[in-house]
Amino acid sequence: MNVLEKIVNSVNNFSKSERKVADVILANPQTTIHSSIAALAKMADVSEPTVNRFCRRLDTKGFPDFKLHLAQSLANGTPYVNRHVEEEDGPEAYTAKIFESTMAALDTARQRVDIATVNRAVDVLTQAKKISFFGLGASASVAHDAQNKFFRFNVPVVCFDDIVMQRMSAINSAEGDVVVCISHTGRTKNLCDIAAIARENDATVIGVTAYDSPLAKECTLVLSLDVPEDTDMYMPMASRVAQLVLIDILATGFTLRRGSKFRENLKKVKDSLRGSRFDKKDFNN
Amino acid sequence: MNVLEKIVNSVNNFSKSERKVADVILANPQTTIHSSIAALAKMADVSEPTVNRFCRRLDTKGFPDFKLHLAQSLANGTPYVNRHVEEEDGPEAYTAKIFESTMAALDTARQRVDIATVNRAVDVLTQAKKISFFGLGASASVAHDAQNKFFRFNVPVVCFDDIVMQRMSAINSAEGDVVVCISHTGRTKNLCDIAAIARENDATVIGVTAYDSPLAKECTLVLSLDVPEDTDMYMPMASRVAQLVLIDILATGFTLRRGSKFRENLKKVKDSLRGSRFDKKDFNN
DNA sequence: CGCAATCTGTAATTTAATTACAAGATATCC
DNA sequence: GGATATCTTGTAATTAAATTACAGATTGCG
Repeated sequence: MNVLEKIVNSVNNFSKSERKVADVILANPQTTIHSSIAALAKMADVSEPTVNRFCRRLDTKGFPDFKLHLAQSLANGTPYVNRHVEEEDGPEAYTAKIFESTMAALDTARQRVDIATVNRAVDVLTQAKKISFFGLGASASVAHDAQNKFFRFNVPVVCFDDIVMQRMSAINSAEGDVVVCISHTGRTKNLCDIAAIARENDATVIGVTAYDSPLAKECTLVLSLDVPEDTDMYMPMASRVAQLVLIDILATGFTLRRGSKFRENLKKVKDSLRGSRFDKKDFNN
Repeated sequence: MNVLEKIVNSVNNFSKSERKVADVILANPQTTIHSSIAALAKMADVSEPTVNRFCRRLDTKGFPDFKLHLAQSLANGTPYVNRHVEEEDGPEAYTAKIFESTMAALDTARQRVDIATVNRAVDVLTQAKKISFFGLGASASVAHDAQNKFFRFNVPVVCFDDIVMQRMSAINSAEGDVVVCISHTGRTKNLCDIAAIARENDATVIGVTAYDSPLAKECTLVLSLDVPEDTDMYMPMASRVAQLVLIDILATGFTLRRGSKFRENLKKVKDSLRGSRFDKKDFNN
């Protein structure tokens, strides 16, 4: 846990003097990291050993170590404490908060994603006869995105956001086919059905979903992200971004696995778009 | 600039001993921040003052200050140096790199996005009679996502990824309608046409696209992100994530503007999903 | 009210970092 | 090619910072 959060959370366990220290640090954290223990003690109007004890209480080795932790908490991109959007936030505030909480979510996702499973998923995908991406609601756009990416690999890939089409597609799947089911909660009934049907028909089912969810139970392979979602907003945000990045990772793993020769294909696809675009040079002139 | 990048960039300006220090730090930066100057000097096989001089050359006040900067560079979310995916990268490496470069892109986007324009876009959206989201290719999934978000607001919202439908929709637009055109490059001809048509029909056109692009010229309001895209991969990655976050921001601004009463609606929409899902409690038992 | 436990500050000690200076290496110019 | 100038590097001394040990003060509880 972030040192700053830690300070806020354990404010009740502090003694009177320690709280003085906490207040000063929270008020100007940026200044703190460039202060000596003497300067900070003076600011908080306490003695130097008190500051030292304060640092130790926060499970740091001492004042210099504490400053290190604090510096990391304050580093760019790292969300400070309480980055939830508040009613009274102006555009500046909520823009910063959303960017920061999204970045924080990605960082969490990075730490939690199981590399071995990612690797196996790439394995499976590279050997697939056909790849299907299924998602509903917010996850549908992730599925679309995945299709857009894998489509470039010259592999048969489909994507449906319609349960009837998904069902028909799942029933028609066969051994060697890979079905990727995307759902943040993993509790969407229809999608669980799809996964079950696909597996009954010998397809490999990869779930981009919460570990230990009903959907996860139906999958051959589960890619869990476990991003804490700010449910206050009633809209999936961070989770879906994390899913997209995961898709990016799978796609990247795919291209790397296929080797350099294969990457020529990507260039071809990219070049094919040229006709539909304004030329960069033409426009600049 | 990040201290780590700085070290890498100025590696040529270092003397022999300083380079030894640089190598040791780059090899185990995490260890460095918990070492004393003596320990680091020993690891690099140089004297303590050399380490100190090294720190000063990097525009830090001294060794402790340098460690602070290093700690911040290493803090979560901050991309390290050279985060491009390489041919020989294993799953561990490319997973980390993609997460990190995405986070870096978001950080750049956060710094570059113009808050005033965001605010005006929110203004326009809250007053819209109808909102349309148009995107092609990779941006189509962003448009879908936007539809999914704004749909919850009980506002007429459409989304087309088909140029014919987009065209028809644009022609039918009228004053008070808002058209959001999404394109990373802003050079997709068809989408420029759509923007032009919509404006001719008095719709307000918001462009989520590159500043100074042909598409931007056709828009009433341009939300530029200017995320540096790693074009080596021939696939849009970071840019699209940034676009999504921007949509999140617009949606958030929208709900905040509409006030707390309005937010009840969101809860309703969310609750309506319950029937289609496995209950959390049921499953846990 | 008094004892015990906890908190807090002073002063001494230890540790770490920096400075000053001298020796060595390298480059440059005649 | 050698001598001087400049830059680099290390040793030792100095200074600054942080930590420890201890004693006084405060608070809580019987």
